[in-house]
Amino acid sequence: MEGIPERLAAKPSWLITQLATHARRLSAAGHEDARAGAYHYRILAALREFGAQSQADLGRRGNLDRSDVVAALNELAASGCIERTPDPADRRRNLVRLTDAGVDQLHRMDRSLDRVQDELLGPLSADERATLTGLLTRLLAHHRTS
Amino acid sequence: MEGIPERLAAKPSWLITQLATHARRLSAAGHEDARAGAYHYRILAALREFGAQSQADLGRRGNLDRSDVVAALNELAASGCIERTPDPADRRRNLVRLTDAGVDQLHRMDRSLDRVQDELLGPLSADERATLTGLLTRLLAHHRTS
DNA sequence: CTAATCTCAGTATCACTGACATTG
DNA sequence: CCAATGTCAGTGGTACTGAGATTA
Repeated sequence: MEGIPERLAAKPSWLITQLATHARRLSAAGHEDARAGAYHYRILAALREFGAQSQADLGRRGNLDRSDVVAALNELAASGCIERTPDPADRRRNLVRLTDAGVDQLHRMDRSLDRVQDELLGPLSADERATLTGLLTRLLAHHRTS
Repeated sequence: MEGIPERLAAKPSWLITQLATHARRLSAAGHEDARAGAYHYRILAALREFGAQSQADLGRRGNLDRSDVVAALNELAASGCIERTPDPADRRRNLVRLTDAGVDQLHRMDRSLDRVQDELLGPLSADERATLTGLLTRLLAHHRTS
């Protein structure tokens, strides 16, 4: 009796959303840590690569809504991963800075997520993984600019 | 200043979850109808292809939790898309049947979702779309059985 | 005056958990 | 007794909206 309805199986949007669910489950199983959701990782990654910056920039780079940035930063600050200081050059902004604890946390999540990629891509060869990543990257770029 | 952090861009799990968000946005823009979420479509599709069946079967085929099946069926029944009757052969079960209105609703959503696929896969050629669908299908099959 | 930033409160969808009563 | 089914109440993560206050 195992059978996915054809209408679903034939729709890439369905395949993608289902796989996204599996990806999130694997990621969640990876950390088991509160304050270690996807929002937190995106913020830590943007801070690591682009240095101290405003919350608005963090949102743009990690594709997060401003209000979600606020909540995630509150939690990251509570666990000592980041520090917020008013930007003297533009007093509307907070300058968000990564602490040493934040770098550690980022590296822990990175290792965990590397294992997730391997489980997620399970049966695919290295070539197929590259092909898939390339196609997905093109699609995402298309939707981010349009 | 437009740049996605490399750590994110290199992770297929990130690409997939981001694309899933775009897919859901396109789908939501497509129908504008309450009682027309993804859960409803999955249920209608399973009913159309496998005929009248129990709620548990609907959940297995559409990959839905039983409790979510209950809620979605309540809404589908309220809009006249399905009918629930006790199964005389097994009185634990409800036999769920698609109505004419349900068939209409399924076709409406189908047309809308076909357009969504086209927007979602935007820049890809027909060959590339087939490649992508094939890879995603293999991945999903792997995770559904493991 | 307009626009950007930060914050807060609230909403919606999807996915899941735990419990319970009924029936096989 | 055990397993499956349907129902209900509740949680959590992700994404978004609308509003307000401050500052450029």
